[in-house]
Amino acid sequence: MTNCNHEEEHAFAAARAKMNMPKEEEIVSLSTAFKAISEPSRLKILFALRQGEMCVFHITEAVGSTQSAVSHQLRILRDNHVIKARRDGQNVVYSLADAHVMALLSLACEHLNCKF
Amino acid sequence: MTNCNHEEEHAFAAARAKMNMPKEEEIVSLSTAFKAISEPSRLKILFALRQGEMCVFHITEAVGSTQSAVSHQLRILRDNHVIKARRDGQNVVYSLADAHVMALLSLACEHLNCKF
DNA sequence: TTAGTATATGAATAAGTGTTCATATATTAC
DNA sequence: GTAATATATGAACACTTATTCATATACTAA
Repeated sequence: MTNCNHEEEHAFAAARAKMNMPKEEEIVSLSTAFKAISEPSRLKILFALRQGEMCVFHITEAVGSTQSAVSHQLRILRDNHVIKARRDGQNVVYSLADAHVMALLSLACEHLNCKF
Repeated sequence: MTNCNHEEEHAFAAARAKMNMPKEEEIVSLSTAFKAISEPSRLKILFALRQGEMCVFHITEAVGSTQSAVSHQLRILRDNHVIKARRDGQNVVYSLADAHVMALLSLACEHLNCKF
């Protein structure tokens, strides 16, 4: 037992929370999705792709990194359905997967009072 | 130079991307904010607090973890302004910082086609 | 086919981070 | 003051992960 001053309300909230808690598997999916966009190197790629689709070479240029590092990060973003790719000749052209992605970034910016 | 099939458009997009790229410091802020909500243990706490404010004891019960682990995670969420705390007697009562937090979770769920 | 360019990837190393354990602080009751 | 309860925190270990380097694959042109 506990000495919580709000035993009643908190215990009810805790019980509801337990009942409505997403399954471990769903929590992990959400976690994985957020982690995919949480890394500075990957955030830069997303902000770059906000300007339109781009091939790896130009993404690398836009974010100021190396081809290998960018390619590794693109893989992670792609695996998590944050971006999509299509091959066009020698190039692979990347773009944001859907509108949710930029909406998420916008919300986060709003929360931080940042202007992007 | 490059052999990109879309040299013109991509080069323009890359140039715009460079111009509009948030500063390193802003990217890091965003990254830190997303990382704060990216961990399964912390996501569970947020889903728990969706049911209403709770003290540490009940949060621990709701997420099924240990007092110490929860306290460490609460610290991270609090430092990142994802949740807020107020002391009430022996207890410290936590709640979501603002509506942005649940909006972010909802958007992410939507992106993943999950029902929470 | 060969040469050249674009992109991807495996392995290794280095940096970051979550949990546990022990302990410290804060508040209340006596 | 002491005891009991609630919460916080520092250190250590285990685990994850981003980058680098070397190399592999894919496509084009000749």
